[in-house]
Amino acid sequence: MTKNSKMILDIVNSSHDHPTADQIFIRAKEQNSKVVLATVYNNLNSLVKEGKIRRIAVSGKPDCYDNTFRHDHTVCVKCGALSDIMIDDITEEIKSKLGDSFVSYDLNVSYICDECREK
Amino acid sequence: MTKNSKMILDIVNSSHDHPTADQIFIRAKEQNSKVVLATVYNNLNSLVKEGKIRRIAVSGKPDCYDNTFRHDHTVCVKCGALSDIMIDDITEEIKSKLGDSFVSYDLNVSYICDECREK
DNA sequence: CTACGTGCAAATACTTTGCTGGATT
DNA sequence: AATCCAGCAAAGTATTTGCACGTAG
Repeated sequence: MTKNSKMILDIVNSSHDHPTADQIFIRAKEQNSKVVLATVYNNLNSLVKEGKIRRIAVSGKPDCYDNTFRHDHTVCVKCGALSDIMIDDITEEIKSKLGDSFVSYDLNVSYICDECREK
Repeated sequence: MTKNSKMILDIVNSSHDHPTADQIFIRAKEQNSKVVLATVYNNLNSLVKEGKIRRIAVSGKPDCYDNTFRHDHTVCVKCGALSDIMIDDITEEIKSKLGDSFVSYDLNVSYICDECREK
């Protein structure tokens, strides 16, 4: 585990706002003026592959990164804001359909956030 | 509803392989030699906005499009293959947490498909 | 005759890759 | 000395946008 890799893992784990690669890059530069965006991408890819962080795909936005604590996400259909939500774990139900080949699941809920709803 | 828009909707609804914009473009050209990729993208965006089709975001792959029949998806973590799966509808549970602002949800299950598992 | 969809080309956004040099073991 | 990571620049892929024209209401 290299210095950059550890730094990026820490940034993801200590950020609660689902940062994109670019935002992680900016935060990394505050700590290490030399890191470059490609390195951030490379490390994020490794960390995802190792299962140390989670990648969230939202169409129309760059990928976001998150810790691996079990939880789900909401996406506002108007402004794209991403938040956490906790829905009961459905791993067992999925496993009963898929068997051992199951790896994980992602649940993204579309909704209209409070700010957008006011309008 | 224009001719292109109708054609693209038909392609999505009659395809059961979750085509990307590019694949839809190729199929569209088989029917209408003049359509252009940007028009396909524009129409897909409109159709998604109108709720007539569904967009599936999978990180590392281009967005895929699907009909709006309620079902969920599996993604092979090795080869990226996308398939359908039917998990019990959890709309009610989500609504009980989110209330009326709920719009829809997407459930993507990561697993290892049979072909990749052999290796 | 007005509005809107389309073709086209170019621009933008996001992400990956190849190469080289340096750090770490 | 060998390996692997990082910096850098460039390429690659996906998607959007601006403009001008044509068609349909």
